[in-house]
Amino acid sequence: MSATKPLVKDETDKVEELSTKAKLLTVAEKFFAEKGLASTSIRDLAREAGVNIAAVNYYFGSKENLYLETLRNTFQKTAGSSPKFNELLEQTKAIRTPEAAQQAIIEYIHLFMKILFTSDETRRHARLMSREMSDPSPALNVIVQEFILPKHKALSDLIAQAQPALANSPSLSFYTLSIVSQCLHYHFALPITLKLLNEKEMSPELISKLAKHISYFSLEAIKNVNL
Amino acid sequence: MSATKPLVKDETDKVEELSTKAKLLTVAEKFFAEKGLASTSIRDLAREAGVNIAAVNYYFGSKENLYLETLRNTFQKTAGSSPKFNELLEQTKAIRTPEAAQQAIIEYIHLFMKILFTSDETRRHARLMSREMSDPSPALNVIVQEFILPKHKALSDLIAQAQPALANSPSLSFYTLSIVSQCLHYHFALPITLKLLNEKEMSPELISKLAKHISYFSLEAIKNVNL
DNA sequence: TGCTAAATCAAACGTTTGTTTTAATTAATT
DNA sequence: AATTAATTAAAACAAACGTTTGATTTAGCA
Repeated sequence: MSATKPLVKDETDKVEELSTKAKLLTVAEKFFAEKGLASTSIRDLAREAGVNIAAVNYYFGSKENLYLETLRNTFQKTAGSSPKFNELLEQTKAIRTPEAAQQAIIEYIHLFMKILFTSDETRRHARLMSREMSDPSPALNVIVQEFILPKHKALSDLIAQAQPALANSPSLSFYTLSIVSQCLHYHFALPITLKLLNEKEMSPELISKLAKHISYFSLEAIKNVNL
Repeated sequence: MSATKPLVKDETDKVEELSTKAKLLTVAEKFFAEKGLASTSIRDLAREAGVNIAAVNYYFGSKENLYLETLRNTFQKTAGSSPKFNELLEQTKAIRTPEAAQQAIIEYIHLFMKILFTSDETRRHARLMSREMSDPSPALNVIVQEFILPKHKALSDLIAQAQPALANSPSLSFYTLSIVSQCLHYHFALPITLKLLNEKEMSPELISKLAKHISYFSLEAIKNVNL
């Protein structure tokens, strides 16, 4: 009745040529990210996608299931994309000196911030995730296991290499979260932080400035650790 | 037709003795915090509060207006409560040495973390705010101006006293946000961070441990600043 | 007590919601 | 070309939604 039939093919910008299922997933990603699950109606989705209302239940069984499949689809899409990030994670394994690890952390933070704010797609992706954090759905477990945990582990490795005293320390995750939280906060609380900083948008210059601050702040904190 | 009539009196635990309007505000705070505006129905509110469905429109004009009044009410309630926090903010003005300022920052962080997680009321309060951040309503501006800005300013003053090089620096807000973000992240992303830390709840011990880490991490970062 | 305005109530309003049904159409298979 | 399966389309479904109505009760005041 649903699932595991065609799978969404390569997404072009020509929305008209996508399959009905792919159209729905594309539009659903946008709507769910912007307005959330409860505030998005199937009729809105169908109208925007240019498909019949019944298509949602035909292909996905229910609105809730469409939401879950949208999350799955979005996350595995982003896992495949952002090649620079995957590169960086690969390079982590080859790092030998604390200085190189520090440099990698700086790049990690800058890349993370750019991903969070630069492209529409990654911004939607992050927005879907922050909604999951507020109102967890059954998909959250999968997301944590497959998506967040690996990256948390990667950054933790970098930190442990930059500050060997933290390797095998139970406090290591605290340090990782301290860095990640600073980046994510500007995404979660974007309207407020912009007001506090007297800025009106997340310009590339502001992103760089923030990334540099977070890097400096965090690397200084790591120099003398508290175990 | 609405507003500015009785005002919510002292909230006792005896819900039966509250006025209809106060009952609605009390229940609305709980529901809006837990499920959000869109997923909360007027019928649920009325049933839980033990009042008639028409009471919402009678006293507040609309569901949206009830939401706005709930936010207003909740925030000004919390402004009056948490006396320790207000005390701390008062003491800030009397601080003279960087060492005393550092100590005050440690207390600020610990108090902030306790407020975020300890009592049900402040937890709801924080939850309402994080929902506002994701989906801003007309109330967000008021909240920022009246609640967030003063506290942001207070912590900024503390930081500037702990590290005089940051006084009058345009980077000061970055440092303030770095501290606040670490605290708030554990609230925004609670389910995920608990998983990452292999904890199953925010126990008082864990709160203390996290507060100490954030304090140490941040004070180390402030020692050598990047202007 | 009698009167008036505020407060509460049950009931129904017209929409919108997610979902289902049934028929028409397209694509695939023999 | 004929038949079957997959897809799309229009329409209707019951349930839930926010809101309104009009009658009834309660409370304050003359």
